[in-house]
Amino acid sequence: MGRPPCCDKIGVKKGPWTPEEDIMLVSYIQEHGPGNWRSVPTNTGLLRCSKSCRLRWTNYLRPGIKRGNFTQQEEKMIIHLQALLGNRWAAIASYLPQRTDNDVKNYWNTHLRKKLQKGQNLDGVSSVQSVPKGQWEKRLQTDIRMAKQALSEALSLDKPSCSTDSNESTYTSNAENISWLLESWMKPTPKPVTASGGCGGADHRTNSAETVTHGSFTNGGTSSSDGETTPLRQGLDSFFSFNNSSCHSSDNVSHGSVSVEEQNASFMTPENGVVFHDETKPNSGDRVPLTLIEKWLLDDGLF
DNA sequence: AAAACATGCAACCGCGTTTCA
DNA sequence: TTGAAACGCGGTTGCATGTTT
Repeated sequence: MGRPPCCDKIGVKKGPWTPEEDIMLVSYIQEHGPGNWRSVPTNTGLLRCSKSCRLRWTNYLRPGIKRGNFTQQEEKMIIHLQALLGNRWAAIASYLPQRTDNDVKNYWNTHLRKKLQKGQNLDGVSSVQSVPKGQWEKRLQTDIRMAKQALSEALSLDKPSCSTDSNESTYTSNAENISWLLESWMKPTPKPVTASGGCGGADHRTNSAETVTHGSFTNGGTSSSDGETTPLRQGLDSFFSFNNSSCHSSDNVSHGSVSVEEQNASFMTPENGVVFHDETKPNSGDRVPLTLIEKWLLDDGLF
């Protein structure tokens, strides 16, 4: 019989998301919270399959995502974790707050793998390659054993201690995306997107966080690149940048109206009380306690 | 200036796992 | 307990952009 398609292939739109679609999706999730993706297309009128909606949300629209500009430290983390965990991008990404697995995977494939293939050391800091091979393998085995053990002990207390540097001024993209979307959305008559200029499907990169600047389809003021911010954006930025310093640990405040429980923290915009759930780092079950990794990295002098 | 090639990344696909009736 | 549906993940593709010739 086989697995039926996740959604009706007929009439399902593919390809880059338009700003309008983003807005529809975000506004729906604002109301209902993420989850139950199957019902999203029908309830929103989006001509997308549920998978596509989920992906769009988790990789781009979700609050708390940082895009581009991987720091050296993040690079090293990825390299080490990849050595330890293999291509388990979701697990690796779970150690990099604000990064998605897709992002980590892409970064690995496009940058890090090549670097390592070239035997290029990462800016002189000890990296995987810098450890003599035998020693490294030995160590890897030990670490894997430790990781497995730690795994089996199943970690509930693995609240990530902000391991990434938090000076990220580059925390731009998502807050901007969302804030812009919200801004438009909250207006009685959302500014019609200049589809052709903005995206119109022609250049899907305009959807990407960096370029999104949403200036392309927005009303000037909220452009991300110029550093100018609207009050709303400022609020959201500061709000969404929650975990730059705290790793969203303190956000675990219970927001009564939230129906999606989970361990994830929630967000509420100051303006409208809308609740977002921080799915940034779903608690992956196979997560090694961060302290282990930290210790390891510390051993390597990475910190 | 234009064509060819390389690069980066958003999005899709298929399959494994989890959840739920 | 079981099977179907939903979800999540990793691999891969397609295309826009950047760089080189």
